[in-house]
Amino acid sequence: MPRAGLSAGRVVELALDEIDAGDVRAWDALTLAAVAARAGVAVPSLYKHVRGLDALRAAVAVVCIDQLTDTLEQVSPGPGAVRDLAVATRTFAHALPGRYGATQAGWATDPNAVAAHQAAGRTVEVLVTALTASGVPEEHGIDAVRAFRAAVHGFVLLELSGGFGLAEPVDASFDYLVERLSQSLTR
Amino acid sequence: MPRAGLSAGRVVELALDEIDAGDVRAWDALTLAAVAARAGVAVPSLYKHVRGLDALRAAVAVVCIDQLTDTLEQVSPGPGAVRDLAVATRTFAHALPGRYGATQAGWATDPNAVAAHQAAGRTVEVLVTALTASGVPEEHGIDAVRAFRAAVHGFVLLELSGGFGLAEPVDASFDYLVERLSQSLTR
DNA sequence: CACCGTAGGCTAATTCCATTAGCCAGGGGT
DNA sequence: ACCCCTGGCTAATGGAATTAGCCTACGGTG
Repeated sequence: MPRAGLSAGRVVELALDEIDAGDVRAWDALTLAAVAARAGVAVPSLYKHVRGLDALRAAVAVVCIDQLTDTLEQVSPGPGAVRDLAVATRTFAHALPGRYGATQAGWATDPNAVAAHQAAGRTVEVLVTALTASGVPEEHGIDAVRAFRAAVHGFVLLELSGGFGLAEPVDASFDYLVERLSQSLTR
Repeated sequence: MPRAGLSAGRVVELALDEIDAGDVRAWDALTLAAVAARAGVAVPSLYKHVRGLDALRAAVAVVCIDQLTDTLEQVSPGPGAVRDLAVATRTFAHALPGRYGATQAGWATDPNAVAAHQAAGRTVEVLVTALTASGVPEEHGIDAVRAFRAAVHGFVLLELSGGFGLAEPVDASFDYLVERLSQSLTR
């Protein structure tokens, strides 16, 4: 039997391919069986590289969170930064819905996902920096980040999971939200 | 073997008990095995009352969505309605996190969940009515509902799933968000 | 170049869940 | 008193995760 040449990193890559091939729900639907199939390997073989499904999830989440953070970090500070950050987030979610799902989902309460928590912490730092550099009062930094994440994440989630049943244009609604959010936060 | 005296409705009730016993994730973790255990019955017996797990989920979701809608319907219109609606939603989510999860989760894209969609439609109607009766310009009714749901749902979700890692008081952040949301929508 | 030990595959077995098929009896209606 | 349907059951199938234990490819060493 020729070796497949796997490695911990390669398994994570394959898992990323897998969730990239699906929609937001791909994250929850991620399965070792699917990853093993992509690797051309039997399922138990994966355990030589990864502790199990939860650990793989955590590793994948870290990659996705970092990628989103990097994207947000590119946004230049200034008056329009709130809008730009929101648009960047939504664009990321549209382009890579599976990865977006990974950035926000239930890993948060998983005890063994310390690295994911840290990665998410960096996201918050980047947002705090970007927002305070763009007119959000210092003393409301955390409140503003929470409001920003809640609003944008809530919108994107509802949008991607089909929660907006109506035919009304979604882009306009997003503009509406972001416009008000931007003005509210920068007062 | 004495009969257990089940019925479609009773099974749904037991499923509700089950998700009430857990946190937000209880909705996703809902299992026929758990419901059967509560009923004191073998798993396949449930199929005499329910088509399967998806159908049970849909039925449970309808109950939860209706309950939330009823709660929102109680809020009296007026200047503080946006805040009251937001607080009512969050209170519901805190009191019954499992049910709250049911009101928002992935049933939205499930094809056989027509009833759940309709129930969600009523929620939107109630919100549109409440918001427009409380100072939100008619022409932005849908936009405002979407913004409201996105912000509140996003906040509650992040809160319940542990997304707010920091020790900063969450209640204050919610006030911050709702205050701004209220002013933005009614301006 | 042969050898050898380990890392990286594999199969087998266990457990848990959903679902389907088909059996059997409780008990209400005639 | 009888019948039959409804609502239980057991058995079997199939997908997933995980663990145990085997076996070999292959890189480093004598």
